[in-house]
Amino acid sequence: MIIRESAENYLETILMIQNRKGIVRSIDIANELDFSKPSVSVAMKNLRENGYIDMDANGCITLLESGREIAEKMYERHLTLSNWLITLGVNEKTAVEDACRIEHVISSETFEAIKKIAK
Amino acid sequence: MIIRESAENYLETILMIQNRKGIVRSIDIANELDFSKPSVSVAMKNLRENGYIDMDANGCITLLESGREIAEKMYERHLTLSNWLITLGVNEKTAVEDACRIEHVISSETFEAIKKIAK
DNA sequence: AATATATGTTAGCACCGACTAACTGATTTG
DNA sequence: CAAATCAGTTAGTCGGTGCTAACATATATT
Repeated sequence: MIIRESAENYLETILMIQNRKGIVRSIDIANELDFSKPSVSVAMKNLRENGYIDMDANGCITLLESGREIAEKMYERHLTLSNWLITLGVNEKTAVEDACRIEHVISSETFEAIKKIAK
Repeated sequence: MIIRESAENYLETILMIQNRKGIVRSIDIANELDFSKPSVSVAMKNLRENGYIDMDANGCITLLESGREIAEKMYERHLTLSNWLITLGVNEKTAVEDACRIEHVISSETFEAIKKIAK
């Protein structure tokens, strides 16, 4: 399974919800992303079958090593990019939305360069 | 027809080829983007039917007003972003590739903010 | 003139990633 | 306890955007 933007976003969202409320279920992800339950269910099935997440009998989701790596990478990008855009004067809501898209399409090289000037 | 990333990219490519060699045909776009002829043919049909481009009997493509606006917007973003990334030390090839993706996903507000610091 | 090459088109396909409809099973509530 | 609600799943659909196969034409080559 090749991790695409969509999967990166799901993994990042799992991490964010976990940080915020500890427990993550599919329904939380659906609410957070404003997606339907089946969309999330199918996405979780793929992530599960490919070893990125684990789901216990109650539907509680945890990140496995490979999933956590991607989630943390995206989360760091998200925070760095959105904070940086805010310091440039971009409206917070817009900054977050744009960071959410940029984070999935840039190379490591570009991210590191932005991270450096963002400090 | 809602203009999506794909259409933005085709329009921008038409402008770039026009600047470079004057005349633009579908085959030039296919070569430039490394897409198949049918993919470009269908995309041009959509752009034509929605008033973004014109095609004469010889297959020569010109941008109509609405198409030109989008093309120029994307082209400006492309130049600004790629040059800026290069000044940050990003390898030229990577900078161009990343600019190519970022340009389609950011808001005007974010672009203007980056443009300002890029100077 | 016959063939080859270049360009464009149509038709049909595949994948991604969302969606709704409809179902199951567990838990809560009146 | 019966009914409602909540969470998850499966099956099937749809739009976007690329692809190949096959064909139509026009132009160039031999």
